[in-house]
Amino acid sequence: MLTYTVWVASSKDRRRTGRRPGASGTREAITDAARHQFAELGYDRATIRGVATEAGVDPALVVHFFGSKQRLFLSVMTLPFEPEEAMPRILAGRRSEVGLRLAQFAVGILEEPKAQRVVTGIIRAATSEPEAARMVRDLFAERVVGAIAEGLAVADARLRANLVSSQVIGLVMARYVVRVEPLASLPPEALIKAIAPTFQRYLVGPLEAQGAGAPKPGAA
Amino acid sequence: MLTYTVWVASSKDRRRTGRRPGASGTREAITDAARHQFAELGYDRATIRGVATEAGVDPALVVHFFGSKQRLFLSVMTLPFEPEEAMPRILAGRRSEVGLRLAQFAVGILEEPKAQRVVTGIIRAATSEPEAARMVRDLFAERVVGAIAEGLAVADARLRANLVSSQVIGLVMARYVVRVEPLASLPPEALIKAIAPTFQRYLVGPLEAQGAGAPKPGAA
DNA sequence: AGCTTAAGTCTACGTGCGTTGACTTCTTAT
DNA sequence: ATAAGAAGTCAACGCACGTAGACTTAAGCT
Repeated sequence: MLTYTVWVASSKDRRRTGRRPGASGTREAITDAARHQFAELGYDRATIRGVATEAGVDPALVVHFFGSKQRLFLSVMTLPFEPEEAMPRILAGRRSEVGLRLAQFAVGILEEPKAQRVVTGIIRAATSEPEAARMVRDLFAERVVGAIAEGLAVADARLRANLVSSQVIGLVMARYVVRVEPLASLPPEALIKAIAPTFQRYLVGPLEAQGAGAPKPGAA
Repeated sequence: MLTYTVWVASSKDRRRTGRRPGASGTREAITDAARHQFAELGYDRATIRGVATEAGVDPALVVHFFGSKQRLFLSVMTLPFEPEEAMPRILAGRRSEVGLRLAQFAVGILEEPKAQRVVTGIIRAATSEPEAARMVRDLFAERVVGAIAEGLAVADARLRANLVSSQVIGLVMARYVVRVEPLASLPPEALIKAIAPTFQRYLVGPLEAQGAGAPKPGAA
């Protein structure tokens, strides 16, 4: 028979220090709290003390587990997908719908709360912590660029990846950071339809055309 | 005859305190330094002390002039254009080229160093200082939305303004904050051509079409 | 049972920051 | 000539933060 020991803080309880009985799940609590704080407050304003409070824990424990604030950030902000695995899947298939598939993938990922916090946290942190900016640069410039170059056999793969990145970053900023309405509350399906053609042209459409985004038949 | 007194700091000079002789131009130096620091470092990491150092001035003088860090930010980050004046000019004219005109305007503004710092500073600050986020929300959601609704007589004016905003914000982030290549070094003309069709569709194109960004003839 | 290790708290150090108040020097208007 | 005010510096306060170290309690292995 398994027994669960529940830790209840009490003012009468003299033992406040030391290990808590049973499986505490504290590490996960810290992880969740950190993701929440980083996503909501940005890197600088999120504090170890704040994370500890939200997790119901002493600040020193956060350091004990993760070493430092920067290491905490890196440990907690791991992408919920692998670009090297996801991109080829998206780029394969009918070329005329690659933008739609990418839009579905991106918006879909961002609907998942944990993933949303990770992506928002990383992009937000990129504005203050250079290490995070490097992550974004690496992610959007290097990791997806290879996939695009290989998967689409298109010229200007780097630039195309940059353009897609800029729209994704802007979307996250507008929808989850600045929270501008009605975009912030737009249902996923509507959002997908709104941005899919943009991705489509950035990925496989003409980049120098002055026209109104109407590529030659068969080009997109 | 006008005489210019040049202040040269010297270790032999005993008078280090008090007003400096002549017109010092100190206030402008502080303004420039503040814009530079806010744009380069973001709101939180830009410090009054750092601004003062770059301006060659005591930190207390910055406070003396501007009152507080937040007031300094607001005083210094004034838009280099009036949306209420600029947007109608952009939206008027041939409807099929409204996206191009907007792209030319936006990219053109951002080529000017001072304007670039202001816009970058505001967007960057929006990720940490709620007051700055409010500025962005106001600017992109309210001020341009009226112009679009009136100037284009189109449905979903708010959403269209949001979408344009998201691409502008993402562009600034990718090009000036994260600095991802080759986008960061892309010549203005190429950038304009790359994003004009996106603006075009966001402004007057169909938003629900699943197609590849090829609107019905005459619609865009 | 006993020993090692992991989980957890407490206290406190040092740093950098925004901001304040007292003081000094120069400009300007009377 | 002089007084008022603007421009400018200096020193310091108080606060919040990241982090370190000593200590305590529970878990796990032999």
